[in-house]
Amino acid sequence: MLDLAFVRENLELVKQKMEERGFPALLADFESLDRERRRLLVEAESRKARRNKVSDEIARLKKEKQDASGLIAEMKQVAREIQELDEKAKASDEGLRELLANLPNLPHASVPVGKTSADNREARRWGEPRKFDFEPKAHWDLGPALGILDFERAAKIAGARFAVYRGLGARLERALSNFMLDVHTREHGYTEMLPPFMVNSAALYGTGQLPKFSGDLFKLEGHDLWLIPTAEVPVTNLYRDEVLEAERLPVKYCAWTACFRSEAGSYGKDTRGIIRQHQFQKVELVKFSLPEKSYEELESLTRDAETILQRLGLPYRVVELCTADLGFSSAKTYDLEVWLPSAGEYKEISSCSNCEGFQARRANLRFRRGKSGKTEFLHTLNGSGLAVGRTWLAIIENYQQADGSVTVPETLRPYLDGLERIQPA
RNA sequence: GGAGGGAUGGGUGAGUGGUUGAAACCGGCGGUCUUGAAAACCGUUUCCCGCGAAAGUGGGACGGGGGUUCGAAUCCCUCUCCCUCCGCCA
Repeated sequence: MLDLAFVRENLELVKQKMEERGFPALLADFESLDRERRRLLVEAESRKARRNKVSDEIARLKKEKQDASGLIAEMKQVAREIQELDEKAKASDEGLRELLANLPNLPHASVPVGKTSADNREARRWGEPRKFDFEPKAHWDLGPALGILDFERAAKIAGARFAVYRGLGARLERALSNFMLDVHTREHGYTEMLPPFMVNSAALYGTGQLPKFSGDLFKLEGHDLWLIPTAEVPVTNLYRDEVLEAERLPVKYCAWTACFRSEAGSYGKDTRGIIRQHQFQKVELVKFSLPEKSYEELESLTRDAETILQRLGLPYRVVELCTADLGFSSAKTYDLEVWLPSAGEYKEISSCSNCEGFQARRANLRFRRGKSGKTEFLHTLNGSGLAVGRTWLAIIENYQQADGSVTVPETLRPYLDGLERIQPA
């Protein structure tokens, strides 16, 4: 959420930035709503001031055993007026809050202005896509042939967009998860967290999934509980309504969780394989930062995620998302895209964002400088480090051999009892 | 799932209709004393939203929401969370 006072004072700038993001009409009613809300507040509050004064007077009269019935009758009328004005003020306040809650974050000045993902800016590349002397297969062919991936039985027990990992397939998923967690906790200074995989709606509001994107989520019937679409939601909300000491910042957490996404509206997209699933596992990185340090932290978080791809020897590129491609809560995002031989292109495997104070205002995440300083909103960052399922398929495809077997990257062997190759069972 | 108890400021915890935004204690901050520190003593110490150029000023907040009343931390309803006991359970 943007700061109300900031929007009021910089309305034209905010309108322009929204236009750059592709949402030109969002602020049409802002001025009238804001003015109406303040007008009603002033009217209601002046009557409340009178009520407070007269109530004291009534108390005094009663104590002195004098008649107060005239004043009480007058106050009955005032109470009715207050109720009416309060209802109107509440309505316009809710209207304003709804408008603000549906407003995406402002892009950082360094974000390229663009209209589609084609306007994203490539920042750097790492590694060379391998030259195959045979026709590389897709993971949805390799996996079932190796007996490590089963789509048919997954469809039987759950439906489309689910997979069952079997034997070394399951083992590889676990090895990757452990490898990622080990690197981030041992080498990058993140503290491992294991949060709930379900959260309430307040948490989803805090990170910006609600109210706008409920359709992307799975909700539990009869409960105010939703399956998390990413560990960003539970972890970022850990300190909701708390005030942290500035010396504690940056706080760096990583968390392995399952993630659940409805993928409504993605029919016909990535239908084959495990690229787009209703459930996938991810190691997420979350940081709470001082505002003036958050862009440094974004760079280091992105490099922390890149480390995993480098250690696994997977070629990738880093893309700076343009204004039109930015997520709702993000002010700046780097996507990491891994090379997929079957697609012949780079495919998103991580998304690293600085949300600045956007989530902090929604979730009331604050910090204090020194002992007597005022509280300020901190900055939140998050990024995948990495999406485990997509890393799994990137390894299967990039390390495949002509005979359909898969070489295990050196780094991963200690996590698989020294296994060098995955072959048909 | 059943029965009961609870939620007050940074913390503990008083307060059961009218100067209670809130006692007291602890903590924090400032000061006195001291070579320094501790102790002791004195003072100070919540947040949000308006109006105002400012000084200042008004409103709101005692888990959330609603109600009763001229007036609610205090009475009623409802929701959430926590605790104890019983049942069930990995």
